[in-house]
Amino acid sequence: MGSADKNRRERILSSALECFNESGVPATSIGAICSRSGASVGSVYHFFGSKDGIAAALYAEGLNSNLDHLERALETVTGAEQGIRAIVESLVQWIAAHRDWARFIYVASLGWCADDDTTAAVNARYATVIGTYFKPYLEAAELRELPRECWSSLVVGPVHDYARRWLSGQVSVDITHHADVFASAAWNAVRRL
Amino acid sequence: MGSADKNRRERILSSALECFNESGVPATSIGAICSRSGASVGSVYHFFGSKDGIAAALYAEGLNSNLDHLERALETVTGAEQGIRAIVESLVQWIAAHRDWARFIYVASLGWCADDDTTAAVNARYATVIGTYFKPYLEAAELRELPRECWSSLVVGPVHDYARRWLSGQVSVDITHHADVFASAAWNAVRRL
DNA sequence: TCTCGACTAGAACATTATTCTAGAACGTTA
DNA sequence: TAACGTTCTAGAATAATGTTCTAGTCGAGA
Repeated sequence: MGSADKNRRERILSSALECFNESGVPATSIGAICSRSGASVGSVYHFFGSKDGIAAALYAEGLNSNLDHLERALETVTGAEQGIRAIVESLVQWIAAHRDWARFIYVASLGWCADDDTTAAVNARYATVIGTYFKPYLEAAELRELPRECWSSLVVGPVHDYARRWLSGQVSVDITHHADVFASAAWNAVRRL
Repeated sequence: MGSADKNRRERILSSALECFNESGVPATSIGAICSRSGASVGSVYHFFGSKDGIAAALYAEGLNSNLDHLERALETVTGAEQGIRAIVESLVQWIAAHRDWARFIYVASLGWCADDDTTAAVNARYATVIGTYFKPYLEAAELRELPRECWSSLVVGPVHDYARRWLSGQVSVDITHHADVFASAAWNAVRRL
């Protein structure tokens, strides 16, 4: 068969993403993914091994895309405040630029994508990227003394929360309209007074 | 059969909660819930109609329990700052006092419990309870002018985020240790400067 | 005792995730 | 070119499991 198919694997992933967002993961059947993507059951299982495998791939690739975006954003700034603002704003931008992907990650995937090695790896990468950037500012005491583990919740928690509500339709105002509100609040929450 | 059974319905709910938290919703079969609860397939379907029905019931009852707790907490305080702190602290308390329930709501249920009427009703109740309490303080301009829809994300977003990480094992420090950090941050985020 | 509704049980059924077997496409090497 | 192995595709066969159905049991009230 093959032919103009860019890549069967990518086709399956994007079709699955559409299905998952339309009906939720449990309600989309392998058959639905096959007919939308034009792939056969065999191909799907060849690439992903299971339905959860498709969801896990979407999840992991999404987080990595998100983190790539953050990494690039941090390269363009310096200073504690600029760093915090870059974290929040790049997150908002990524969410708005990849709504379907974000909707899947924030709304549809939880409870599905078990915290496997891939997830752990991404989390570790987040910690490294952010830790490296902020180390000097922490040492220079430009940031408030807070329990380590609260930090990320204070900075990105509100964005995560708003994104979840926005992407699931509970709130209608585009998240990008509030980028500055969230960035300012984040800086305000962690800066030394 | 019946006998010392307190209530078959409650048994099914609590067994399902255990199963869902151990293996995730998709991976727990009706059969597993039956054997753990001692109920038959017929009983399960008599009470809940479907597997999603069980999850939806757990979700809705959890949110309502949470909201009851909040409502009681708000009755004991006055003032804008005390109100904000009560929201955050009662949420933290509820999460810590009902870890399994909270774990299900935060980690396992999303993407499963479609936003049905019940969820909408609970959200409306939240809005009413909080709106009623804060109306006078908003009018008295004790609170910062912020977009309406950002409000709740700024106040409880960090707690939600931390709860999700804590309940899924990504972070080990008990959320109650940080109740004050989150309460102070919330007040700091919305108070007039 | 009779009746009716709430509840229970488990077999039968339908759907759907997954496995299996066979073969096509395609690069690699002789 | 021809042989060969790997990757990929296809769809039927299988297995697992969510859901429905029928036949009851139990308990309260007339």
